[in-house]
Amino acid sequence: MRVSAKADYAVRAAAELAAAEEGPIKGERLADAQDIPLQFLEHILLELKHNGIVRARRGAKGGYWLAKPADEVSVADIVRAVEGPIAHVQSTPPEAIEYSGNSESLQEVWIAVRASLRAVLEQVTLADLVSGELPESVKDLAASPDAWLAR
Amino acid sequence: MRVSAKADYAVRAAAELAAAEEGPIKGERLADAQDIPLQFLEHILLELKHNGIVRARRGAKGGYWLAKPADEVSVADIVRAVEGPIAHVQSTPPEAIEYSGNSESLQEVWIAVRASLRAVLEQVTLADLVSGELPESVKDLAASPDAWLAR
DNA sequence: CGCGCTCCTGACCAAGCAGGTCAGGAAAGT
DNA sequence: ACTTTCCTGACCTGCTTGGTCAGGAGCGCG
Repeated sequence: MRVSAKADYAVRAAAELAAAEEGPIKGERLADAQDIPLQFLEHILLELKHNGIVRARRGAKGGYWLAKPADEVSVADIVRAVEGPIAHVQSTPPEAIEYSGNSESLQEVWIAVRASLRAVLEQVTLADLVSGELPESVKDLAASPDAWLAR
Repeated sequence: MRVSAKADYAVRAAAELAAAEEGPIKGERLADAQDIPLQFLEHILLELKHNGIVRARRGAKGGYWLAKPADEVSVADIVRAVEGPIAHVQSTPPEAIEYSGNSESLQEVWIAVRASLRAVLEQVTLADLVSGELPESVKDLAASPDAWLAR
């Protein structure tokens, strides 16, 4: 139940792309702006490209840009691109697990976990992220003082 | 963003303990009931014991039992016991991360993610699990047909 | 054309975790 | 004393994390 460095980096780089509206941005500039190891970042950008999140051109004046408008790319899209499916249990999707006896309802719990994750990650777009204007439901979640406490 | 086999096993074993109200239950019976490799399960039970979720006694008539009433043990407690803190980013808690520039709001997003996970995992107790009566908010999440679709 | 720029790709690497198994020791009961 | 059951540490195979390194391939410009 943790967020990998890769996913974190990917979202931050994508946010940087969403913010810069002009032309292709080169990897080095993204790496500098968000303080991400360059060569690692290029691998991540490649994955984003293979998943249709980003496009790229080589050569002088080359670089990366978003394949779609910033308000049509969700954080969930990016996380899935680099980490794979969200909230799988033992590498199988929760809707495909079968429990017996006393833990029959556990499947419903994992489904709810996935749904609640989606409710945040699918809602937030790159446009929201760079504007700082998150959707109401997400703001509400983060607004509670409890949410900021460790456990 | 996935659930490990360990966490899944741990919750299922704990559910089994919650269901059996009489005396200590031996590891082998838990393993059989939930189809979990015995020796692996014993390691997990040990971790649960060290985290005060479970108690144990050895010898004939020995076994494991819950350290607290089933309605005072949440799924979150168990997941934390075996997987560590929930929703950490790069192994640091979301409230401690500092982002700059275009991804300043990302911290708020990760906080919201953690909050939404907690809203499910802290709500559901072992008693809920074995009775099949999940809290309303959790049932609602799992009730949507969308929640059962892969993405 | 050729040259430099930038992406693209695969190989490698150290450390750690996942998902276990194996072997033996230590307490509890009878 | 002996069986039962938990307790513990060592070990194992394979994969993931978080990177680095070296070289190739396409693009634009002079």
